[in-house]
Amino acid sequence: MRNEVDPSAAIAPQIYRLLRQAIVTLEYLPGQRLSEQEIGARFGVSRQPVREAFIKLSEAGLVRILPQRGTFVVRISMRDVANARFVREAVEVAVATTACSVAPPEALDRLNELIALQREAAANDDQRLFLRYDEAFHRTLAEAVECASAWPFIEDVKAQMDRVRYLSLPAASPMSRLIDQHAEIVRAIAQRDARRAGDAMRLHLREILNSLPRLAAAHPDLFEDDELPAHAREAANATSGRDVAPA
Amino acid sequence: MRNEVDPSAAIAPQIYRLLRQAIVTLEYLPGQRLSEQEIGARFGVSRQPVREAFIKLSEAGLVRILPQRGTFVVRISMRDVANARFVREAVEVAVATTACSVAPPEALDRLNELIALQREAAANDDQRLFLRYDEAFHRTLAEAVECASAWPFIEDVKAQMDRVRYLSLPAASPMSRLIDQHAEIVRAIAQRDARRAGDAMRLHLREILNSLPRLAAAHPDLFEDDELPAHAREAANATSGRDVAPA
DNA sequence: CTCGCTTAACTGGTATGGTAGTATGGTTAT
DNA sequence: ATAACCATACTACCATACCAGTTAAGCGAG
Repeated sequence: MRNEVDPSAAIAPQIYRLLRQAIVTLEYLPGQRLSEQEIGARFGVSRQPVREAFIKLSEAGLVRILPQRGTFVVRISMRDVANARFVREAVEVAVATTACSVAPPEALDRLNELIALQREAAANDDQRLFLRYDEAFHRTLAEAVECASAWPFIEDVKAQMDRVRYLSLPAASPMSRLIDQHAEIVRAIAQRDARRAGDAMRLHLREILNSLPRLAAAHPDLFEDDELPAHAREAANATSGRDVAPA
Repeated sequence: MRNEVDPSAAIAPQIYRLLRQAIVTLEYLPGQRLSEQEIGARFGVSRQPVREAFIKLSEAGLVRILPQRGTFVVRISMRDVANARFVREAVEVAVATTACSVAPPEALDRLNELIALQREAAANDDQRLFLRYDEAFHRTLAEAVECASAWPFIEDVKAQMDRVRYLSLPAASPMSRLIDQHAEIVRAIAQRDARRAGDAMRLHLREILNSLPRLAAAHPDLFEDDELPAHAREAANATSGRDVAPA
């Protein structure tokens, strides 16, 4: 997070991006206190833009602002992650099924391009790059159904999940598996099979539920002491039989 | 919007609420300029909390901040309204179907209570009160599936649609029809019929598509000069045959 | 040594001042 | 008369100052 800010552009959004990245990549750990003063000094800006960044972070659920006490990185909450996942699944499944009706062929080409780039990143074992292409894939799909203005909402929701993904990087769901799921989604859309496209997206976005409880148990210091809500247990059960590794 | 602010609580969120309400109810018209100075003076607060309110309004898509130029209420965009509606339908249909599995009986009681209150408001022809209970109905349903933390996202998305609803108040979809739809949703959930609950919610949330193009044509000064995205035309077509008034 | 109170050093929230950039209206040159 | 220009009066954004409330440490009494 040593990037300098560009004083010719608006500062507050830059600070927000940098802090969000630092929190999501666990450079800032849960429980850590963030000081407006200190962050401002580090980047050579005043407290005001830092404060505005804090407000956005709190709306994304990454920090908790306690007036007159301090601003703290929140611990990862299985409940919040599951709820974010629920919203994201709802929206992106709708995007995938709608894409079957309205996505132009060029969009499918772009998606296949991104899948090829993902395979390349996987071949080089570059997980960071893979995550970038993964995000681009989902954003491109949203744009394909003319829902570009809906993507910012997904992006806000995603923050909760991204922190878990970075935490699971060393032993994440293998990239090849996720890429195959992407390919299946695009295939279903190309064949205009709405049900299959939705199911494929649903399965894809439920991957995180496989690792979440295990990660929470392995890192009790990083997690809030809460449980999965009922809808997440439902969702996990619905897919648990389908995606076990072959013996 | 003559309410005074409570200086003992945080001011910025109060200003946001007041301005949002004023914009949604068309007290502030599209194109109108909002001045930090003037708003601050009116409520007896400084420019800073007003500025923070402006930022939130711009994230909700209700105003557009042009640096060094001014902040303006945006015209209603059919594209933005339709995209907001798309996201909301996706999330709330998922909420309704999930409710069939996990909603506790008490939640259904509360929903039926709210429906009764809506009927009462309709009997008194109190549209404002009806809209409040309508919002409470949807929020309560979200809480019933332990998605309370997902509601703020729906709320943000809803802002775009709310302005259209207030615009259509004089000749809106009759309240009784909307209430019947609410009742059907609760009945389907009570019978644990997920498909029917989802369909009922979908139909309910597509009501706005019936009036949107007509309103845009009737109020060209309030609307951006754009068109419905493809997914909205799809959605409108899918329901147009089902809900025509009986002959 | 322990408990309770005072006080000083923080915090976030608000107010105010300064700066750079944009629209506008009046003025001047053509 | 018209078009180009410049001064002025805005704007949003950032920096700085101030305030109220919380925390924690230090001191004194028991």
